[in-house]
Formats: sequence, structure tokens, C-alpha cells
Amino acid sequence: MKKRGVRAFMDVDGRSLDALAPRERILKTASDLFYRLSINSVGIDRIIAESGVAKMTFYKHFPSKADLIATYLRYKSDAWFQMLATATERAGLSPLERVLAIFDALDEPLRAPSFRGCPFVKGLAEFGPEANSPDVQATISEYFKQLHDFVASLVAPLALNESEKAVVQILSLVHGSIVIAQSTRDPALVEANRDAARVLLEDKLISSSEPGARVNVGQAV
Amino acid sequence: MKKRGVRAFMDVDGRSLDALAPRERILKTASDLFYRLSINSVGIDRIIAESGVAKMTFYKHFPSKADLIATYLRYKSDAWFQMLATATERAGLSPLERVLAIFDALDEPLRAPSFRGCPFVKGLAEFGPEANSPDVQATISEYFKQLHDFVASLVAPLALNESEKAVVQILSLVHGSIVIAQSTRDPALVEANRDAARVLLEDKLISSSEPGARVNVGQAV
DNA sequence: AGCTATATATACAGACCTGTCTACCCTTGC
DNA sequence: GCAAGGGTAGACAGGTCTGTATATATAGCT
Repeated sequence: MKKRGVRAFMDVDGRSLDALAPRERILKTASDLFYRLSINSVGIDRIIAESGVAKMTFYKHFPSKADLIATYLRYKSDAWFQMLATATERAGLSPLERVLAIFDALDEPLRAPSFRGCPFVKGLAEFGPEANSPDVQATISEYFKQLHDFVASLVAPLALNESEKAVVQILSLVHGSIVIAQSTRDPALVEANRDAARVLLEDKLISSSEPGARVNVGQAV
Repeated sequence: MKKRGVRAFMDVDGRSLDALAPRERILKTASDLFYRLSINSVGIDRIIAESGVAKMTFYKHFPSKADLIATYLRYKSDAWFQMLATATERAGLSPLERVLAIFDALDEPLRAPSFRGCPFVKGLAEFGPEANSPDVQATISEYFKQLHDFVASLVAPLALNESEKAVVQILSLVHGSIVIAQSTRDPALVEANRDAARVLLEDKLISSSEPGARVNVGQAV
């Protein structure tokens, strides 16, 4: 028995490429508008108009706006973790440098004029705990959990005194950078927080009994 | 020539108290709803209904919704800086402790179940640079500037090596704490970031030429 | 009592929102 | 040639939004 809708070229998902094109057009357009202007202030009609797609086509690919929002957030999340992975998995980096590479990866995007903050913090602002959009909320929660686990996985090899505390501190510096970058376009911001991360991690590298009384370990970076 | 609308009791602004009551009722209700649910998702009608006020009364006190939003943000800002001032100006604190007192002040609010993040970060998510609400945007910008200056004024007396860098780091830790507190209710979060701040500041207290090669200064806290 | 200022209740205009429906077009496979 | 799947175009229903207008009630001051 034949598959329905078989075309000349198929991607790995079994979706035909010419069906994929409009879907991607919609997602890209929505992503841009949602990120620039906020989610609630951008209507379906505008996304349809700017992506040059018919309304029926939109609702064929995305059953509801909430569906599109969740897809948008997953799209942003994937791109972001992709970037983090490439930056931190580069060859020749010491375990400490891998953690600090997060900040190196942050530097350029946060300088970009198109930078508008963290899509998930923004998402949480519009779809908080009392909102009624389980899909969207779950996607956001998952992002924060993933980021925590990612940082934890980079910190673990350092075998620090207080590993979890270090993870929280790094996470705070990362999110802090992102927030501050929105209000103050300080070119030294990310470097300052990279330094902060280094100092905090080195503080916990010492296996001495008294963290706080430190000496220069003089290795790495 | 008599003043119009003179009543038995007047406040310092010359506004009669019974006229003040409904205005405050509106503001309190709006503040609660905006903070809990986001600004754009709460309509005037709901604020009116829940504050038990007529629509005309609302528009008498607030010419537009944007006006109410800006007032809400100023209200939140005032309360927040008030709290920060009380916490950091307590008698008997060393200059270093005054900076760290910011985190002591953060601890309790961030644990509260009603905590929903920073009103200004949330505000920026809904009224970013491309929005068309100059009043709201100006109020948000001013908040970030004020917070920066506030931290700078606490850091200045420490006469650090790199004062501005320290300010940025402290600000990042503060905003990071606020963001992380929304996603991860980690009871150790604020303490971890207070520690981070202490380590970072002590790192710069040394007037040695090489920050990074540090010894325990053993004073304060 | 009467005047004034303020609050209430409610209807309404005009815009925008999401999601559905109908009708047509165009390409591809047989 | 032709059926069918997927796209386009646009109207429309039902709801919500901000802001305005109308008509009425209440409380204080002279």
C-alpha cells in the first residue's frame, strides 16, 4: 500500500519539502516577531501577512497559536543549546575553560543590536504560573531545567568543593548578563562576568578546608 | 478667591482623601493583576470590576491604560528602592556589608510563593524597544539606571581596584538571582550569590597589582 | 435647600483577536 | 485528461479590548 502525499524529495521526517517550506516561513516570521515585539502583542493575522501564507495553511501546520508559541520556544532553545554545545565542546579546552566558554559564546549575541533578551524569561513574563497555556509553560520550564543541567554537566568535571553552589552562581551570572545587556549596552559586561565566573570557580578549586582563604592556583586560562 | 473642592481633610498633595481612596484601590488591584498575570493580558474591565470602581472613575484618575502601567511601575520601583534603602542603611554595617545587605534583602521576597520575578524585566518583555509606549519604556529605563547608580553608590566607598566591573558583577548576580528564583525554588540560591558577591568584592579589595593572586583579608562579615 | 464634585451603572463605538468556512487555483501522478 | 492534495484569498462569527457617552446617585458645603 502506498504512502499518501509521496513527492520527489523527502526529508528524514517523511515530510515533503514543499510542505516544509511554508511551515518554516511561518516559524521564522513568528520567531522574529515574537522575539522583537513580545508574543501577546503579535496576532496571527500579522504573522500570516508577513510570512505570505494563507490563513488555512497556517492552521494546517499549527493547530493553534499556543502550538506555534511552543514551537517557537523549542526552536529558540534548540538554536541556543546548539550554540552552547559548539562553544564548549571545542577541542583543547580545559574543564575550567569549558565553563568560561559559555561567556565567550554570550559575548557576540549580547552585543548584537537585534538582541532583545532571553526568550524564556520573556516567555515567563507573559505565560507565568497563573496563565492557562500548559504547553507553553512546560516548554519554558524544560528550558530552565536543561540549562541548569547543561551548566552542571560542565561544572561536574571540575570536582569542586561546592559544586551545586557553583552551578547556581554561574547560572545567575549568565542570566544576569542577559538581563543587564538589555538595559545597559556595556561592552565590558560579559567580560566582567566571565572574570567573575573564573574567580568563583577558582575559589572552589582549592581543596583547602577554608574557602575564602585562597592562593593563586596559577593553572588554566 | 476660594479653592475648588475644599474638604475637611487634605493630604500634602492637596488631594482630598476620599478622592484618594478609589485611586489607590485601582492602583493596588492593577498592581496585583499586572504582576501576577502580565500587563497585556489584564484588561481595564477586569481591573475595574475587581477594584469595585466605575469605568468613568477609572478614566478620571488614569487618562489611559499606559498611564496606569507607568504608575504601577513607579509604585513597584518606589517600594523596592525603599526596601533596599532600609536594608543597606542599617546602622553598624561596614561598607562591604552594605553591599551584601542587598542579598539579605532579596532572600525573603524571592522565597515568597507570590514572587513572580522582576516587574521591570517583565515590563521590558512586553514593552521593549519597538513598542509604542514612551511613558512605560522611560519608566523601565529609569529603573535600571537607578538600580545601577544605587549599587554604584554602595560599591564606591570600598575604593576597589575595578569599581565599575564590580558594580556590573553585583548587578548581574542580583538580576540573576531574581530570574533563577522564578524557575528554580532553590533555598540556597540567594546565599550562594551573596557568597559570590563577597568573594568578588574581596578579590578587588586587595590593592595588590595582580588580582587573582589573593590572600584572605580576614575582615568584615 | 440647593449647588457642586465625585462616584456609579451601563450602553456603545470601533478596533482587533482567534479560529472556521467557502471557493478557487495550481501542480503532480497516473 | 483528470483527480487530489496542498496552497491562496477573503469573508465571517464570536469574543475581547480601549475609550467615550449618558443618565443617575451621593455626600459635603453654604
